[in-house]
Amino acid sequence: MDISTRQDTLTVGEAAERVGLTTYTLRWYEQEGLVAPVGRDSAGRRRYTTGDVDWLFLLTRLRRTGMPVRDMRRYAELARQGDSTLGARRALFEAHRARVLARMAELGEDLRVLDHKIDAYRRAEGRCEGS
Amino acid sequence: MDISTRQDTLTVGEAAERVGLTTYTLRWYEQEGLVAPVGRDSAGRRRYTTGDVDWLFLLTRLRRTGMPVRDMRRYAELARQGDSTLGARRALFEAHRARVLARMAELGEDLRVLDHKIDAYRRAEGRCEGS
DNA sequence: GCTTGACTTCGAGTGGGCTCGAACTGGAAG
DNA sequence: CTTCCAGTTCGAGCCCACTCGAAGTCAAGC
Repeated sequence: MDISTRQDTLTVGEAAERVGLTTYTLRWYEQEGLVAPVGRDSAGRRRYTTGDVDWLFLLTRLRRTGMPVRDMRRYAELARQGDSTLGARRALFEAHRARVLARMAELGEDLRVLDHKIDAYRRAEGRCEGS
Repeated sequence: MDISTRQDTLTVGEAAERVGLTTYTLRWYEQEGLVAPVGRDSAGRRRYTTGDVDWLFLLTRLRRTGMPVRDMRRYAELARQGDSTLGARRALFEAHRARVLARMAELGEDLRVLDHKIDAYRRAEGRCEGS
C-alpha cells in the first residue's frame, strides 16, 4: 500500500525499532562484522531484508545471554563460510547453551542469598518495631 | 598457631582470595564507598574482619546478579546509617530480587531460541551429510 | 524549488568496572 | 644487616560496547 514499504525491506531506523537496537548500533554491528554488508537502495541507504532482521534478532539473543561481541563476530564469520561450518556453529551454540544454563543456576543460588537477606531484614524490622 | 593469622583478621590479599576479587578491586571498592573504611594494623595495612568478609561476599552476589556499582554504593550508604534504614534496604533487595527473577525468565526464553537453533543445525547437518 | 528529515561516513567521546605501574614502606626470614 | 614480599597511595590506563556530533546527501511533501 505504501510505496515506501514496497519490496519488503526496512530502513535502518525501522530495522532498529524492530530488533530493539539503535541505528548507531546497527551500523556499528555491520562495521564490526557481526552483520554481512547490508543491501543498499539507489541512494546508498541500507535496506534490511527479512533475513537481515532475523539475523539481527538472533544476535540480540546471543548478546542478551552474555556472549561477547568478539564471539558473535566469530560466529558471523562461520555463518558466512557456508554449510561447511554447520558443525562448528552448532558446537558454538551448544557451548554457549551450557554457559547460559550455568549462569541461570548461579542466579538461582544468588537469589537464595537475596531471599535470606530479605528474611533477615524482615526479622530485624520486627525486632525494631517499637524503638 | 601462626602468629600472622592471630586476631581473626585477614590481609587484603587473603580477603581477596576468599571472596574471589583482586586486591585492586578490594581497595577500589573501599575507595568507591562500597565498603566502610577497613581497620588497619600498626603498619597501616588493612585487616579484614569476618564481618568485612561477609559484607564483601554479599557485594559479590549483588554484583553477580547485575546490580550496578552505583546501586551497591547506595545500599552501602543505607547500611552505614543503621537500623532506621532497614525498611529501605529490604525494599532495595525486593526490587532487586524481582529484577533477578525477570532476568532468569528472559534467559529461559533465550535458551529456547538457542535450542531451536541447535535443532536447526542438527537437521541441516543431517541434510548435508552426504555432500 | 525549498524545506524537512532520515539517511550517509568518519572519527571522537562516554560510562562502567576494573586494572595497573610507579614509588614507597615495613615486617619477617636467612 | 640485607633481601624479599606484601602491603601502601596516587593517578593513569584499559577493555568493552556502544553513542554521538559534524558535515554532507537525497527523496518526498508542500
